[in-house]
Amino acid sequence: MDPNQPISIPLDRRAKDSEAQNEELAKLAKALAHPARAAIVRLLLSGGECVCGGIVDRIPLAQATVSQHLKVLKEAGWIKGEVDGPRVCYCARPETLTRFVELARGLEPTMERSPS
Amino acid sequence: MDPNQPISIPLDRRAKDSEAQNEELAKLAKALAHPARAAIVRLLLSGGECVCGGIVDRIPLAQATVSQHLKVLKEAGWIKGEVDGPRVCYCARPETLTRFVELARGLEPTMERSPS
DNA sequence: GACTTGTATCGTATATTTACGATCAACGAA
DNA sequence: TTCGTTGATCGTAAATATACGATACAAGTC
Repeated sequence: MDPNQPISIPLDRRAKDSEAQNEELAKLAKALAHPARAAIVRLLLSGGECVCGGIVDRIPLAQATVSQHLKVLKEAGWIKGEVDGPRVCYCARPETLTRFVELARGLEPTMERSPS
Repeated sequence: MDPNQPISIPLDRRAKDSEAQNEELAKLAKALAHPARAAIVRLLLSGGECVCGGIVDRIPLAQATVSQHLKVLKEAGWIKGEVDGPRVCYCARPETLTRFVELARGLEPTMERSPS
C-alpha cells in the first residue's frame, strides 16, 4: 500500500470502491443464487464429495445440468476443479466464502467486525 | 425447543435443514445478485437516502427499473417501504443482513464463529 | 374540481438462466 | 484397437430477468 496516501479517502474514491464492491458482491451472490449451487458449495466446503460423479449423485438434477452449475461456480471463483485421470475432482475455495462474507458485512458501515 | 430431542440431530434432519438453508440463502443471494440492488441495500444500510426519488437519483437507471429492483428487494426481505404522504420511504432491514451472513458462514461447517 | 408530484404497474423487447437429451472428447481397461 | 466410464459441451425449449416508455394511481396543491 502506498504510504503517501492521504489518511482520509476522498469521497469519489469511496464511491468508486463501493461500485466495485457492489459488482464483486453481486457476482458472487449471483453464482450462489440457486439452491443447487448453494448445496454444491456446502457439500464441497464440508469436505464431502469431491468427484464430479459423486456430486451428481447427490443433486437431483441431470448430469448436464449439474455440470453447468459447476461451471458457473468455477467461473465465479467459488470452486476449482482439477482433472484426476478420467475423473474431475472439485473442491471449494474457502477464501471466496471469506471474501463473500467480508463484502456482505461491508454493506453495513457500522457493523462490528473482529479485527482481521 | 423440545427438551426430549436427542442430543445428536438425525442425519436426515440435518439434510433437511441444509436444504432449507440452501433455499433461504439462494433466495437472499438472488435478490442481491445485481449491482444496482447491492447499491440500493448499501445506500439504505448506510442511513443515506430513504425516499424513493432520492434512490432513483443515485442509480443510473430509469425510474421504472429502480422501482422494479426495489420490489425485488422488498419481496426478499432486504428492505421495507412505508408510504409517507405522497412519497415512499424505504429502509433496509439490518436483521436480514445478519441472517444472510449467518447463512453464508453456515456453508462452512468448521469456520470459527464468535458465540452469539 | 384541475393540476402537479412521486411511485407503482403494464406492456413489451431483449437477454439470460435453467433444464435436459444427445453427443463429443479424454482416459483407462480389456 | 475397441470398449466402457466420466465429464464437458451442444442444441434447444421454457422460464425468468432486465430495462424502459407509457400509463395508472394516490396524495397534495391550487
